[in-house]
Amino acid sequence: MSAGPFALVDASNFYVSCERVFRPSLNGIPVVVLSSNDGCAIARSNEAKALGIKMGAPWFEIKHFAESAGLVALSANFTLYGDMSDRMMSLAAGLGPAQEIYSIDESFIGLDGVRGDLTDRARKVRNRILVWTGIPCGIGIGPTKTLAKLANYISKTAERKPGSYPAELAQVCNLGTLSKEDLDALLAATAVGEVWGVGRRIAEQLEEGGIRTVLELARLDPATVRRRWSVVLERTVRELQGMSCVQMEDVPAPKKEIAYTRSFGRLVTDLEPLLEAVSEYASRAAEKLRKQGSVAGNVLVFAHTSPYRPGPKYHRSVVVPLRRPSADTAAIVHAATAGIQQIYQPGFDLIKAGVMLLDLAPDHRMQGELDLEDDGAAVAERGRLMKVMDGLNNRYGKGTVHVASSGFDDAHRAWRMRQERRTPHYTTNILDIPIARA
DNA sequence: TCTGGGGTCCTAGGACCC
DNA sequence: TCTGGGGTCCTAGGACCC
Repeated sequence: MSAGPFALVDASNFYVSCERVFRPSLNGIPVVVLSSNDGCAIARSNEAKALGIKMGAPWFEIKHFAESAGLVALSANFTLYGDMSDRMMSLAAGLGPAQEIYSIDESFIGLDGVRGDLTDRARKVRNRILVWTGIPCGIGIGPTKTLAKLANYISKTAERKPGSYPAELAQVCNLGTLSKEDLDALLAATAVGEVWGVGRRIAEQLEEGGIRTVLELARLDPATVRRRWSVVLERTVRELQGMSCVQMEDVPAPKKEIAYTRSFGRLVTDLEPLLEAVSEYASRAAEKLRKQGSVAGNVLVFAHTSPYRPGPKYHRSVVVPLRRPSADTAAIVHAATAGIQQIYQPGFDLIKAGVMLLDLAPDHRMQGELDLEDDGAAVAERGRLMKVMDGLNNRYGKGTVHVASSGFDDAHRAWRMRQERRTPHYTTNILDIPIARA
């Protein structure tokens, strides 16, 4: 187990930065990356933020900036971002002995036992990531994970908005080297809503109580916070006070649930396309399940109408238990389609459906293990089939082999998502590799 | 016309049991 | 008329994160 201090290495505008590596013409102009169906902005360049574009802003509301301000929008290219993430993470790991990959673009580094000037070391790592991958990051260092997160926020804000914080905190901010007075001044200059664990709701409640800055939150009595709010916020207050309560988790815990949910490219009303979509989602979820080496006990399937559109509302889900815990695509697809038929009602314009696998457990059944169940041989046979299927799809691309119930005719599969602005898979597909011309 | 997806944890309340 | 107390398990919903 690693005790503090901790660093948080977090890429700046990660998805946009990935796109810029391969299209330098995007530098210096406002860029957003859109969610699936090109629905809303999930990443923004600094120039886009300066236009006032908020996280999650629907594309149709910000589209006008394309004309007026040269805004460029791209469809999310998660294959590219995942690969760039791997490269960035392996370089960030050089900062200290322990690494917890917290999300696609950020990792905590345990700095316990690291000698020398941490700030200087972090600057070198930041530079290496920038030069070797092209991705700019901010690095925050502090005695607890919550303070490292806060330091990271300061490092990025100091760079993006000159004058907001002392300029020397830009890019790398080490709270551990500051005097008590300087640290308090920083906390007093930061809004309470920027703290890790304080969302919109709790920020509102705190502000109503006159707690507006991080410093004011840090000075609350933890026991009072626990009584009035929760153990979670109490822990956050203690962390702000410098007491480390959240440990590093170097080995990722297996997921407790696995989901595959999507909005449709077009509204779906009939059962037939709904069944196709649910079959496909269930297959994808089953693939993720096998990749983790787990089996599921229950399958949840849901569908709903758009919360934004007028008209009759529908929102239903059902949990279908599997006869025995399984990772077999056929069993999971069967449960999901049975469930959707059970809750389906005609006459609703559905916008989204999803499949969630619940009650996950490790798949202990080794290949060739003697299975005393009556149909043990059949189960083992299915396991081999799944391996072959995953192998083919890995090698020749997603969906090369799929269950018949998810449909064959792409023209009719209108429920599939739209993605009209996707860039090539520069780093993972040989056909998409950029070519430099002399 | 057009509004993402995938997770975790905590808590309150109900069902059930002794 | 009168109607305990405590524990566990499960679920739904809320809040948070990226």
